[in-house]
Amino acid sequence: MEIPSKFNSKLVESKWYNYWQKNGYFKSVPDEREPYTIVIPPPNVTGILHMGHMLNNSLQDIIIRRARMRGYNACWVPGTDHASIATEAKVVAKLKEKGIEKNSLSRDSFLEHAWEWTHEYGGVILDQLKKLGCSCDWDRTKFTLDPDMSESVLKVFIDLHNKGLIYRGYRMVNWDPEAQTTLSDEEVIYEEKSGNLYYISYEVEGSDEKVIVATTRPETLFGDTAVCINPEDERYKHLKGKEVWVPLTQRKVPVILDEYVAMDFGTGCLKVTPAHDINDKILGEKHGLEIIDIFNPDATLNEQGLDFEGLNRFVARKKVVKALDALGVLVKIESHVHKVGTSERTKAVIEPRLSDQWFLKMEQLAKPAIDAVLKSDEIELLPEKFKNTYRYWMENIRDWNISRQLWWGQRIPAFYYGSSKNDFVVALTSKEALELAKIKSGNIHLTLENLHQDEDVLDTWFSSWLWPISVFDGIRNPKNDEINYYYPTQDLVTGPDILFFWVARMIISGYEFRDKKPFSKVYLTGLVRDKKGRKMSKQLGNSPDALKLIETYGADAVRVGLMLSSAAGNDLLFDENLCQQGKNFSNKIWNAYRLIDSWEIDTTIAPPTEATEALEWYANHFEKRVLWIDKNFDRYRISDALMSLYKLIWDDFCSWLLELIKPEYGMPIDKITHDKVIVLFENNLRLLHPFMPFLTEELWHFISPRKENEALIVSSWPTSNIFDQETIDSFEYAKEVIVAIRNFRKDKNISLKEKVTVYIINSIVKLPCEASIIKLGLLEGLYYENAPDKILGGSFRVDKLEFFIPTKVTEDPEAEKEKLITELNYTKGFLASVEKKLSNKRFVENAPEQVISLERKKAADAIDKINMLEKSLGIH
RNA sequence: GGGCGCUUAGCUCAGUUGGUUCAGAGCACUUGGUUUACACCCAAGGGGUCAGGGGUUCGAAUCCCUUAGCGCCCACCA
Repeated sequence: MEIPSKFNSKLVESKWYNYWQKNGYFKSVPDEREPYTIVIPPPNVTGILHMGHMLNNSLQDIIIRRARMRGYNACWVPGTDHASIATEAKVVAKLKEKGIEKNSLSRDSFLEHAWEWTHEYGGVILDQLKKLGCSCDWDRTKFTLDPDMSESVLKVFIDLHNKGLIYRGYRMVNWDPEAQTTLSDEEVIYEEKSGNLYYISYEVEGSDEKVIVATTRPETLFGDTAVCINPEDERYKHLKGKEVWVPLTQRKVPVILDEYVAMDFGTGCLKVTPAHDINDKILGEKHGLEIIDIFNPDATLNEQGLDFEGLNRFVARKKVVKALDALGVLVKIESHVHKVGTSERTKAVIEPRLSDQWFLKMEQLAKPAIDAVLKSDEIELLPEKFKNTYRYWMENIRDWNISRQLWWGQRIPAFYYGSSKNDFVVALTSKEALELAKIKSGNIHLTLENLHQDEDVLDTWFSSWLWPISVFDGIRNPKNDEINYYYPTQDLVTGPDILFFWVARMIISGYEFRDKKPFSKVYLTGLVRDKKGRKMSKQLGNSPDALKLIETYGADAVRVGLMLSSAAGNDLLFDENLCQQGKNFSNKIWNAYRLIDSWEIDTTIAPPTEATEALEWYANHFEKRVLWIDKNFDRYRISDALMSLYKLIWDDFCSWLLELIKPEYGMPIDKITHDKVIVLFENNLRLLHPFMPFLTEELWHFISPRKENEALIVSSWPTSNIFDQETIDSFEYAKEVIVAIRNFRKDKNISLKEKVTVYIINSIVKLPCEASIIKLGLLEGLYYENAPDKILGGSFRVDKLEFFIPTKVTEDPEAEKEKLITELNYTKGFLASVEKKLSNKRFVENAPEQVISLERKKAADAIDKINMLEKSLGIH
């Protein structure tokens, strides 16, 4: 088959992807081989592919493809996440566009809409991953709301509840007024915002005195139930036991004393609003204060806000300030920068709010997960610096608020049967719940109608923390063959932003429900930023369209582009030029094969010496590089592995090997050389396949027709790793000589069409790889003798040898002499410093033998070189 | 406020327990090159007081202290 002159990525990509799928190469079933398992970090079901996914999934694909080639039973499990807040928000927004309010729908009909949306857009992202080349076992695709997955989640909830680890509590939680749900602490992002600090005076009951409080949230004064001062504060001590009037209201509140108040902040006088601030809540409990909730769920003021009822909190703030000013109690306004909690998903400002929520006790659960990462090293975090972050969070872990006031998700399996909020039972189905309720209540006449299931759903992460287990059905059927075979998995590749949300919790659940780690290594990628180092965002419009990149450059090129600069844990400054570099590399490999393919084979001729030299060198050099590449893979230094391969193919294979075996134009190649270079080229493709699956598979089949099971994707990773260092060194020296000759040519302006003669002066040592030097140096002849007297030319040195090339353009003898003297002086200085080191007793006593002998060799070499230089200068 | 990390060539980054010329790579750049695989190319080259200062050591990009700048994580000062 004639190979096209250009690599057409579009045609090739779909062709081979279909071929791999058709032949079931991505598929994994348990067998006698060792498993190598990766579970995908499930992307949001309604999400679309962005650069972060590309990076992440390219890495996973590279790892899993290499594992497959190394003979493991490679299994990469794909899937999507229902992402309750994000998806529900999208569905709500879409319904709103159609003029439908969520509140007007029943729970069931809302969920119908949500499922419709999911089916329409769900899985788009998985198809996009296919375009990238991801070799997931698609038959295993999971969705966190699949019935079996949900059942696993509920079972776990029930189990933890029965263990006494789940409790219901009236707590101050993070309320997202936009999504109208609570958030876990991890979902709150603190942003620095500039606001105001308002100074408001409160009248003291029964006196003319006024106290001034400072607050950032004047609108919450309707919820004030005390004013607090520090007991040590001389300014206010006399107010002990007094009361003050809250402006705009007809209420008096007590003055309380507590060390909590900082005397040096604001006025040293604090208004206490227990319903809307966590610290005030604590103060309130301590001092037995009343709690006045002034907000509706959407953070508008309720009837407690009096005239301001119905206004949202920010509008109310402005109006309250105005009213205070009108009353003459607004003393001053200072600008003030402080941190404000915002919702990770909706960006809304979080409102601390008291409500009934479900919590999971974490302290005990976290223990094995702490040990696994910090003590036993059963689980490795890469890069290691994340260990510290992990430790800090895990050792200060707080109870996890797992309930969300949403509909899209697993509904909490708690069923209420009585009027008290503690009259509930936890069960998988309402039928089971009824039986339990009868027992717990002692009322055998209870019916299903008397039961009411909790309205809340579980936090999405409460389902994804089971992912590595539940995708193999390890919760419902803990002894099934799949979970026993595939679990624990090998690697997890994800971003550090979900280290706590997801990674830590998976480790916790792994030990709790399987008594085993979920994975051995966690590769934490960096964030993909633009080339100016900014985060990619829709607002900035600096996020390239992932699919368009693939179309423009080809999937292989984009993968290479991403990998070239993505060390673990470091942010990646993405520049489209990297994809161009990847494409150039594709082009280079493509043309390398086109060259080999263009040669006519002649079985009657013998291989030329230089071809034999070059092939032997490359074969050895290759094996050495494989060792290095494997080492980098083992350390998860994927970009280093790729760079090493890039140079191996571009420089070593193309620029040296191919140039040396290339027959003269129009001439045929001998069969031995041809066959050998094909084998070497195939080995290159094996190494390259995980990085550039499409291009390599395409070339693999051009080389020769392959039978089934002979596709590159299921071929083997090179493993011989045997090489002869001397062969490599000899050729490396020859390369230096060739470079020196090329330099000489350029220096003297000698055209490449003009062959030159080389004399090796005063030497009896034979050059290694002579034929190669003659070919690439474009030599007419190579003589181990001094040039004939009086012939014009120039000289140069490589290591200890001196070379002479006759040329009409001669160097000024004085300049030549000058050069030699400079070099001589430098070498003498070098020798002196080495000798100084060697004569230092402490050095000789303390340094390892290896280092000392090296220094001795340096000295000896320097002496040789000095001798040579002095000879040339005629000193001896 | 607490903790962690970073600062090496114009850019992005390697540099593995201090010791192979260790001061590197890729890109970019400069110079020369095209009837002969690839200009998405070939050949060659120039770039750095390893952030500043101090210390330990026979020896420091590497270890310690310190200053400056940057980044990340955590935390309830209104």
